[in-house]
Amino acid sequence: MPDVITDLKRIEEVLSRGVVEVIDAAEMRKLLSSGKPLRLKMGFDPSRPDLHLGHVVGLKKLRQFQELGHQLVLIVGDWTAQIGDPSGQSDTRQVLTAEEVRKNAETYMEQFFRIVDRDRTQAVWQSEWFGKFTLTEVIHLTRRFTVAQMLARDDFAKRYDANRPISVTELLYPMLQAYDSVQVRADVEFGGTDQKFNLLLGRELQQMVGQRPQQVVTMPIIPGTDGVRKMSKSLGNYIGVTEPANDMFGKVMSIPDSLVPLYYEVLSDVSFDELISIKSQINAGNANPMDMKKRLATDIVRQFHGADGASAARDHFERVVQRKETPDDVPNVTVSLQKLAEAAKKAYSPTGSIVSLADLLVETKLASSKSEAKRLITAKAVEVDGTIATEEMMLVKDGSVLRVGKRRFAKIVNG
RNA sequence: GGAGGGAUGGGUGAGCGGUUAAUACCAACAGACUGUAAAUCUGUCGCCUGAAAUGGCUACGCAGGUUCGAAUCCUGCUCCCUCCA
Repeated sequence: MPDVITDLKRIEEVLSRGVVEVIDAAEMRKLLSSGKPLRLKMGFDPSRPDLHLGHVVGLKKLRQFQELGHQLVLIVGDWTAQIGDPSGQSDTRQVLTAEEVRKNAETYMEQFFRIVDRDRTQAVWQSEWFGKFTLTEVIHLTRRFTVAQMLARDDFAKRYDANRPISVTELLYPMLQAYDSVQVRADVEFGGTDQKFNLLLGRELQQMVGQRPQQVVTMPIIPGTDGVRKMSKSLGNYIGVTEPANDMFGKVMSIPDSLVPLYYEVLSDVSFDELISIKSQINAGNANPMDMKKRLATDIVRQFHGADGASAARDHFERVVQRKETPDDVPNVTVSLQKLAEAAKKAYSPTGSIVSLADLLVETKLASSKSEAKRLITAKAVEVDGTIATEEMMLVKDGSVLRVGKRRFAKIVNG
C-alpha cells in the first residue's frame, strides 16, 4: 500500500475542483493531511449497469482520492436490487434475480474500473449484512428517525406538498444507505448534490452508533447533451462510457457552448492550472469556442479510447461532420439488389439496377419503415453517391454509398 | 370502512357520440443558417399500398355491450391516486 499523499496543494485541488460542497470541510482537511488512508464509500445499483459521463464525474473524484492513497469500498447494492423499489413515478426499478444482479454487477464494474483504480478497491455485497437483517433490526433502525426528518429531503417534501405518492419503502432507502455507511465504517461518502440528504443521514446514523461521522462530498449533476436536463439514459441525452470513439466525440461536440467550462472542470484531465486558464479565456471571449470544445472532446474520448482513438475520432469529426465528406469507414450492408429490383419490377443487372429507394433504406436499416423512408426522401435528407435523391426509383450498384442526414451512412454490398 | 378522481400516441396533456390517426406543448427526425453546437426559421412525426388525389389496416388500460357510427355512452374487470375514518 503506497503512502498517503498529504501535499496541501493537491488536497485543496481535490477538494475544490468539481466539488459543490464538503461537509465538514475543516474536518476533511484534517483527515486528509493525517497521513492515514481513508475508507471511501461508493454504492451502486446493479439494476442499472450502464454508466454515462454523469456518473463519471463522481468516479473521477474517487480516482483522485485514490491517487492520494485512499481506499475505496464499493458496495454492490444487490440486496435492494432484488427487493425492488416502487419509487420515483418515472423509473420503477425492476426486481432482479440473483443471476441478473451478478451479471449486471460484472458489467458495471467492467465500466467502473475504466476510471477507478481496481487495486485500491474492495468490493462488498450489501446482502452480506441486509441478507440476515431481521424485522427487529429494521425497527431498531427506523425508530432512530422521524417522519419529519425524512420529509426534510427536498424530493419528499415536494411530493408531499404536491399530494403525490411517497411509498413507505422509499422512506426506508435513505436509512438503509445510512446503515451501509455504518457497516463499512465509511470515512467519506460521495454523491451528486441530489444525494446530499442521504449522505448526511449516514453521518447522523454513524454518530448515533458511536462512529466518527463520515465526510460528505457533493458534486454537480451535469446537464446532458441537450444542455438543460440532467444527463440520464431515459432522457436520451447521455454519453455512455462504452460508446464508440466517434460517437462520443460527436456527442461532446454537440453540447451547448455554455456547458464547456463545467465539462472541463468535472470530466477533463487538464491540470488545475490549465483549467483556470481555460475558464478565464472562455470568460474573456478570447477562445474560439469550437476549438475549446474539440480539445475537450479529445480529452474526454482519450480517457476511454486512448490517445490514438481520440485523435482518430477528432479527425473523423472534422472530415465527416465539418467538411461533410464521406468517411472511409462506412459500414457495409449486404443487400440483394436482384430482389429489390424484382420488387420494384425493374430489370436486374449486376452492374447497377433501378430499385425503390424506400425499400433500400428499410433494407439497410437507415429507415425504420417505408413511411419514414419516404419522409426522409421528401425532406431531401437522402444522398446516393453524393447526390441528393429526389426520385423514389434510383440506380444503385454494388458499392454505392447511401447517406441519411448528417451522420448515417451505408455502403451497399450486393449479395 | 366511506367518498371522490384518474388510466389517451416517446412524455405532459386536450378531446367527452360522427368533421379525430386524434388539439397543444415537449422530445425526436430532417432541411436552412452556423463555428460542431445552441438559438432561430421551415417541414415531418402509427403502419401498409400507390406516381399521386386516394385507399386499407391498427390505435385512446382490459373484456364485453348500446349505436348506422364510440377515445367519447353503458356493464364488468384490472391498475393507480386523493380525501375522510
